[in-house]
Amino acid sequence: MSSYVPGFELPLRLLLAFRLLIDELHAELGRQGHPDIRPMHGFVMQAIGPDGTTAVELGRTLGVTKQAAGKTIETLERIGYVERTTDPQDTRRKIVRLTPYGMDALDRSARVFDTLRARWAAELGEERLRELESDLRRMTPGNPWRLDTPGWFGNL
Amino acid sequence: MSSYVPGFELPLRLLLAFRLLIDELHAELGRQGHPDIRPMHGFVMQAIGPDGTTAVELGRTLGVTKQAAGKTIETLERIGYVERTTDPQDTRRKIVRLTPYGMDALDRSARVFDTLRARWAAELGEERLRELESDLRRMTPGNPWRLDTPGWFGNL
DNA sequence: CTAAGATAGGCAACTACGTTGTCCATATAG
DNA sequence: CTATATGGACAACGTAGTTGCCTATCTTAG
Repeated sequence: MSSYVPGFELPLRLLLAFRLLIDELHAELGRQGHPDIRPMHGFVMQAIGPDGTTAVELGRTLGVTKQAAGKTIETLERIGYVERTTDPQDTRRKIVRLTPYGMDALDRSARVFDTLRARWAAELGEERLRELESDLRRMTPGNPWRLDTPGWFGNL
Repeated sequence: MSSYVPGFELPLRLLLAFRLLIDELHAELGRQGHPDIRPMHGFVMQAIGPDGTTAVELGRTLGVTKQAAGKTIETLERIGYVERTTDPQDTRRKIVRLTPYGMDALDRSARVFDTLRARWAAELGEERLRELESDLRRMTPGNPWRLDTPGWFGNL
């Protein structure tokens, strides 16, 4: 007879593991010249992508209102991670693009995440980690960028 | 040679899986007579426990300031999940206790989480799920209630 | 026994990140 | 050329945090 595992532990551990990875990422990014970046900003910059986007489009991608997306863009612009230019083809649109500083943050994030994953693989073994990832993928189908929440992480 | 798995997928899937479980929990709680409860409230009520606590103590347990804990308690009191009484031994202290309605929410949450875990076990197999839980436990040691963030879920 | 310090709680002002609602400017279609 | 759709911005608000400060009460030292 296998022992009972309470169901509430799973969501708690999932959140704890997420927070752990994100906290380690941002501690490392802080050391690498990006002290002001916030966890959300990384997700937003990923969603902006190399070709740029607009507030409305970004909102749709992330599942928030265009106003919320606009405010986040404003913040990112203020701290130097993105810049806005008016689309010459449609002067209503303002195209948001990553600055070189923003690209740097994104590149470094990807490298740090790879390092953290390698640390997990060293602790659990590559095979077990792949099973873990595969199981999570199975339970959470679809595009990982569309967090679809709304309130990407917070406002629970 | 095994194929490359990008490190950024792991945190994303962890968050997605967490959100999925929490969203399903609250959809079900809504159906069971608790439409106004918010995800955070469940965590806070768990932290309050059957014997009650105080704002300062609750703040320490959850890793937030006493003011933040106080505000949350205020909200929970307003919607009928907790009640406050002054400690006769120390009239500075106000003891926060779950109401029967609050206990009901907590009981139902536990049952729903068990059901959701059973659904995962049916999909992945009990053994794989136990491995997943064990791996997460290994990577996130310590008391799961101490989220230690600060900003329990949000404010990333 | 009183003065000094520690602790509990509350208030105010602020930040971050979301929401609705409203409005204007510009594109596009009939 | 007018009607409609779209992109962006502004205001007001809600929720969940923060810091700083203040008062009341309990505890401890002289």
